[in-house]
Amino acid sequence: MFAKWKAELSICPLFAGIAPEELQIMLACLNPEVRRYQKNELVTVEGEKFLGVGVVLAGRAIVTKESVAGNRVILSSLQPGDLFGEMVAFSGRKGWPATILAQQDAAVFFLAPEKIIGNCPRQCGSHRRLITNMLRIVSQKALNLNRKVEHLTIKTLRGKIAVFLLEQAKEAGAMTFMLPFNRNEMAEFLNVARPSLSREMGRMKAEGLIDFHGASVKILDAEALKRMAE
Amino acid sequence: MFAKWKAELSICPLFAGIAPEELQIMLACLNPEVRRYQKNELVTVEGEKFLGVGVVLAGRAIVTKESVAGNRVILSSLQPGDLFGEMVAFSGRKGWPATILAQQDAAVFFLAPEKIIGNCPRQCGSHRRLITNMLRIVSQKALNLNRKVEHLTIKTLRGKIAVFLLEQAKEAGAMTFMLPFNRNEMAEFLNVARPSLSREMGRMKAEGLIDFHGASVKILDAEALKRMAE
DNA sequence: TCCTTTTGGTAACCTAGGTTACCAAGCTTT
DNA sequence: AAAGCTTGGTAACCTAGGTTACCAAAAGGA
Repeated sequence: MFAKWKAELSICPLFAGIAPEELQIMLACLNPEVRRYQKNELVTVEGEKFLGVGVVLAGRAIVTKESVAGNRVILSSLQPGDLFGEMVAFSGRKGWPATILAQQDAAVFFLAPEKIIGNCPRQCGSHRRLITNMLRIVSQKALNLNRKVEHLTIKTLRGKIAVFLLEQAKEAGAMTFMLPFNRNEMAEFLNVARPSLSREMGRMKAEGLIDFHGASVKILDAEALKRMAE
Repeated sequence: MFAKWKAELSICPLFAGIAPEELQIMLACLNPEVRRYQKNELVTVEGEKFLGVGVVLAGRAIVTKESVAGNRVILSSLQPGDLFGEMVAFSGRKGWPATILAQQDAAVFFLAPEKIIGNCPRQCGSHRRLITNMLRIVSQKALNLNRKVEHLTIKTLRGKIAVFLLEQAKEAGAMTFMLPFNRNEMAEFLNVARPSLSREMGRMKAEGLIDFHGASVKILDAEALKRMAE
């Protein structure tokens, strides 16, 4: 039944490390609920009863949320193999945190949380792998959000840039590295205005703190950057 | 062996919903490693090999981290029943994300991730409950961090206040409610300066948008606040 | 009851950084 | 090769909001 979506399922992080044959057997056991949607149909409605972790099998959808201002905001898009609802599945919340809209005819399955955790007749490695995957996915989300909070709480523009560059240097293990973002993306990540980012990086260059050509950056005065990062 | 810490363990969220007798049996099975520390001894060292999810059994400790500036920052404090290391346990990371320092003589146990997930001889409800608890804890952290990111990415001070107050009203189910923070805490949560927060709330009051006396707040013009929250 | 501390509000001052518009260089498409 | 688009940098302008210092009211402790 799920064999037709073999390729899509194999790239879903929830099923990472599970052999295709094993996956088919496990899904037959777990028996997730497949639902189909036509273009522009609602897959989930914010606040309505949560059905389970969702996996997109076919088609495309967008995740939207209503801001407190009453505007609908697009948070992300989903394509085959993508997961959704994983952060709320075990959180104790009962309703969907966002509204998902099919942008093409789509197929999705929903895997109830208690099925992920539950006792299946075969206590196989695959089931344990499913649980481990679930934990890894949510943990990595939490760590990424934690890092984002750390960046966002820095008060000054120069402080944000300094911390970001020092972090990149640490990860690269060198004082010369390639930025993983273009300017627009870097500005968005740091939650600052692109022209302001440009201006400040230019000033830092003029002061001999850094040098850069496009995405290539070299830290010239790490100690000074560290002082700014405080 | 763990009976002496019965009270501490019963308040640990990792063991929520597990009967004390069941817990003792399960711990005998899981066999976490208990370690004792003297005051000022290091419980964990940032970057060093992760041993497992930690639970404080006795004593107190502080969680610290070295900023990119090289300063040691206190992130939080730990007391009996508190959990630590839960976000990295299943994330794939190998090292401790922070340094923990005992502030009193302390006892801690470490529960290896594979033991939480692993096949114990008794596939009991308690073990499944442990896994569910783990998922709930990490999920709730992720959701809290997500909320914090949402607040921090708002650009203007007035926007931050508007969103915060609209959110409080929604949770209270009324346009009059008590703030859950004092001014200092609210300023810290919104990452703004306390006098600025005070000034702006005063202006919003003068403009007839809200009314407040201390922690008691009443929204007078929700539509205007919604426009500001965009 | 009195003293101390905490909390919340205010004002003056100043600059950090957002906004807007524009432009050149580089890249992509026709 | 030329046209169109994206990216990165710049400058002028302006105000939002941080900082500092201070103070009154309220709360807590002796």
